[in-house]
Amino acid sequence: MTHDPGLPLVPRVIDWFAENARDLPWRSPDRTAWGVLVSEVMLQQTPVVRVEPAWRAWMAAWPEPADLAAASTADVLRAWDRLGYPRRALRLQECARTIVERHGGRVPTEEAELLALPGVGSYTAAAVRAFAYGRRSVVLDTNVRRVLARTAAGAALPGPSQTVAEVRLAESLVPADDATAARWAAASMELGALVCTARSPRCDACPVADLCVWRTAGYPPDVHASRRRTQGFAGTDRQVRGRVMALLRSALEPVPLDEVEAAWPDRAQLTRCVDGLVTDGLVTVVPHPGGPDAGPPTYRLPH
DNA sequence: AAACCGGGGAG
DNA sequence: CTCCCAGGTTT
Repeated sequence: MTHDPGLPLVPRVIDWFAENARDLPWRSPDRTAWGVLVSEVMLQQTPVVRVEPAWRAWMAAWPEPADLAAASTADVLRAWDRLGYPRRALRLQECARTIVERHGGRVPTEEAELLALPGVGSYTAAAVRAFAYGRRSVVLDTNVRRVLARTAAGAALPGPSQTVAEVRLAESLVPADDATAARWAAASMELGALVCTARSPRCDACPVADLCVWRTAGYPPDVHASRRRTQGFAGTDRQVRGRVMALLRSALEPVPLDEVEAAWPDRAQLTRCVDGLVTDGLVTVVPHPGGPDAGPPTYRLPH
């Protein structure tokens, strides 16, 4: 390691980041605030490797908020492809429309303005301020939570939900000036993504291994392990919704009811899920041309 | 605080 | 097979 053992945690991680940052398109010098916002929404629960190609295609199609605001929702949902949680795509388009109507087509800079946008929560608002505008903010995502849990709190993993104490700890570490704070935000996230990983951390490559409380304590096990439960996916409504959306994304014409029903064996569950998709605005029902009594409807993505 | 919301790849 | 991923919204 080339780090200075005398340096505290924050500058060491920042120095490490200068040498080890991934070359991601939303970090390019010619990135826009809109591009950063799009990346942050896509990265909500979707890994970087799957976001990158979708982000490139998305930004080529809709380089500014006004472009996305004017797009067909069906095109938007197809471009979202299989990133998962397609309500995020809807919110991102609503977000673009809000930016056009309320902010003249420019991504706002104030935290309260960002938080008021659809699909933007505390993490995304802080991330946009830091990465798009270089402003000081407390960026606390799953990576930073894990880095702080280990290095400072001595825990194997952070708890299931974010606590006030964690936010305070994170706040206490953020450098005072804008540029360094923004660098720390990116650096701490990157350390969590590349070195201080959840499954098998690469402590041999960690610039702060010698001052990590978790490591010094001999890697005590995760105290939340017994309470942690996996979400499960097979057979859930989420899987059924995904099936239906995949079917409609690939369809060039509205899909007849019987073909939608063929996508899942449990009729009651399928009906519930399709109704939910309609309620969410992800699916549109096209009544039978002769009226509801003349025959079954067809289904398509919203225009 | 807990539930809900996708999908894929690593281990 | 389980776990995890640059979370947000709703109840």
